[in-house]
Amino acid sequence: MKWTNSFIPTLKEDPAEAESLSHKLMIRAGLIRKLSAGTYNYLPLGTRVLNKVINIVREEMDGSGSLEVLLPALHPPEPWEQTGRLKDFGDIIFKIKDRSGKLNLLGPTHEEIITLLVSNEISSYRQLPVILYQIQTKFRDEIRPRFGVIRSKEFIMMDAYSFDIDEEGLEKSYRKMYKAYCRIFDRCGLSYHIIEADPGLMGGKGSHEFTCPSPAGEDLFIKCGNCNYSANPNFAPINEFGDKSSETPNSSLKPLKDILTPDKSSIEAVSKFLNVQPTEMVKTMVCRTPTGQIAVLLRGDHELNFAKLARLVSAPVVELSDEKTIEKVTGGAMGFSGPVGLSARGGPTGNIKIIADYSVLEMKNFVTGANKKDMHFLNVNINRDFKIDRSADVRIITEQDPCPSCGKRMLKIMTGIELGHIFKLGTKYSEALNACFLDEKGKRLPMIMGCYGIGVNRIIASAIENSYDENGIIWTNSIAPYQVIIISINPADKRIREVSEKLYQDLRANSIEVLWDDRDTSPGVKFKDADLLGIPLIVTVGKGLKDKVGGKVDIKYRSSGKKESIGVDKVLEHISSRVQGV
RNA sequence: CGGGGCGUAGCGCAGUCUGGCUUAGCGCGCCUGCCUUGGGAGCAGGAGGUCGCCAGUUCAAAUCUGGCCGCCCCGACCA
Repeated sequence: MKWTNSFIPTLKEDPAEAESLSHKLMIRAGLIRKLSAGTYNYLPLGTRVLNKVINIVREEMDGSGSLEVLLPALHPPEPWEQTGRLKDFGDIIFKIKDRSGKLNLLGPTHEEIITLLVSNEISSYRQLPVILYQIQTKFRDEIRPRFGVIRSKEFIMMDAYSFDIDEEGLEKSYRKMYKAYCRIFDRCGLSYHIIEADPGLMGGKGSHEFTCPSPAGEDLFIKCGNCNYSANPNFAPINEFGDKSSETPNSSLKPLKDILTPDKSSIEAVSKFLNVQPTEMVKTMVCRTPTGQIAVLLRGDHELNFAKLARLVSAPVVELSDEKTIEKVTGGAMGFSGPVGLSARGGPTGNIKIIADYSVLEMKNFVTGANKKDMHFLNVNINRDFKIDRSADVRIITEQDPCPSCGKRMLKIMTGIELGHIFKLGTKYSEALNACFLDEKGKRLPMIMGCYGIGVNRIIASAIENSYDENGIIWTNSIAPYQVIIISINPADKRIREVSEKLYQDLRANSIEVLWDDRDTSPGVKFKDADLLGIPLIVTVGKGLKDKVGGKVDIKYRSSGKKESIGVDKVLEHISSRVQGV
C-alpha cells in the first residue's frame, strides 16, 4: 500500500480524551477514532491489526478441533429468562423493542443461545463432545466504559462453548481450550499470567483468567514471587489461622470500657481519634443472606470477601445490609456496630449469626463499636465479652499474607488486563434449557458445559501496553499492520523513486506486507510516523544510493533500534529472510 | 448512580474569574505557489468557528444565571 493512497491520520500530540498509553497510541497512530463513549471506529490500520489477531485466534481454535459458527447478536428474551440471567445481568444488557413491541436483547454473551441450539440439534452421546466457537460483536451497557477499547460498550469477542457427556470429557475440553489460549497469546507476543479465578455470574466451579499485566488494567491479581502461583484476590484462600503480625504477646485481658467517639464511624476516623492502629480494631459488617442476617467480624485493616462468605453460607449472593436493617439488628446506629450484646438480640446461636474471620481469633483487647451512636468499646475480647457462631476465612488476601500454594510471604498484588477467561460451567445452562443427550444405556442426561472467551480488541491494546517506547508502538511481527515500511526520502528524485518502486513491487510479489511512504514531505515527518506506527522493519531509500561501492538502502529494526546498510541488489533477499518464519 | 473536571476551527490550547477594548485568538494540521529533502524545514498567500444546546439577565454574553446534552477521571458496579 502506498501511503498516498491510504488513510492513516496520525497525530503529533496526545489526544485530550485518552489517559492510558495504549489508548493514546491507538489514536495517534491512526488505528481508531472514537464515535461515542465506549464505541470506536477502526481505521484501515487498526482493521488490519484486528484481522491479524482474528486470524491467529481462528487458526488456533480450528487447530484445537473447535468448529466455527455465527450466532445472532439479536436475542429473544425467553432463554435469558429461563436461566435467570436477564435479571442477574440487569442493566448491562441492552434492551430494544421491535416494531410489534416485543422485547429483544443485544447479546452480551451467548451461553443461552448456543445451549438452545445444541439442545435442539444434538441428542445422542454419539454426537458429543463438540466445541463450537464464534468471533462476533458483543454488546454490554457498561456503567463506565474506559481506556479506549479496553472496556467498551461494543466489542469483538471470541466465545467458545464445549459440550461433553461427563466431567472427564469437560476436563479434556477445558485443557484443549487452555492450551489453545496459551498458543493464541504466545503468537500475539503477549506476556500474560494464568490466574485461578472465581466464576462469578457465569456459574460453575473452576475458572482461569488470562491476564496481561499493565497499569491500564482493571483486574487485580496476586502473584507469588516464590512459586509463581497466581490468583484473583477474591478467590485466593488464606491458609492460616490468623496473621502473626497482629499478635499481642501475653498481654492480660484488660477490663471492658466504653468511650465516646462523637461522629467517628469509620475505621480511619476512630483510629485517629483514639490513637489506635486499625490492626487493633475489629469491624463488624452486617450482611444479608437469603437465610438471614450475619454479623461478620474482621480486623480493621482487612476487607470482607463477599465471594468467600457466599460460598461459606451456601448463598448465591451476599450483600451488605441497608442502614435500617443494621439498626434493627444491632440496636445502634450504622458505623457503631459491634459484637458485644448481640447475643441478647438473637446472636449465638439465635437467628443472627456471628462469623469471625480467622485473623480476629488471635486479637486481644481490641476496639469495636458499642451498638450505640457515638460510642465504642475498648479492650473487647472474644468469649469473655461475646461469643461467635464460627470462624472462617472470609477476607480478601493481602500482600502480607502467606502464599496459598507455597506458604512463603512473597505475594504481590498486580493490575492487569483480562484477555480471556475460561470456565467449567457444568450443567447450569444445560439443565435450565433442557440440553440433554441419551447415553449408551438410553439414559437422559444434561450435557456438561464449558465456556471460553477472549476479548479480541483487548489483545491489541495489551500488545501496545506490553511493547512501546517514547516514539510509539513496537509491534510484534505476527500482528503488525505491515511487515515493512519503505521511506523514500525524496520521492521526486528519480533514482530514489525507481529503487523504492522496484523494492515495493518486489516485496509485494513475495507476499510481504509493505507500506510505502511515498509522501512528498520532509524526512523527519516520515521517520517520526514510521516509529509511531511501529512497523517492525523500516527501510530508508535515500542518500545511501550514492554509495561508491554500489547503491545501498538502510534498514532499521523498530524493536531493537539496530540499523544496517544493505546493497540494493541484496535487499529483497535480506528482508525476506527476516520476515519469514514469523 | 455519587464525587471531581472539561466542552472555543480537524487536533492541542488561550481568552471566561473582572460582560464592551477581538471583525473570537495562538500552535499544529489543511489548501495554493516558491523553495527544501537522512529525524516533526523555510517564505508568501489562503480556507476553516451557530464559542456544546436551549432559555434567561443586560444597551451589550464565549464571558453572568438556570436547565439540558456530551466527554474524561475517581468511586460504586462489572464477564
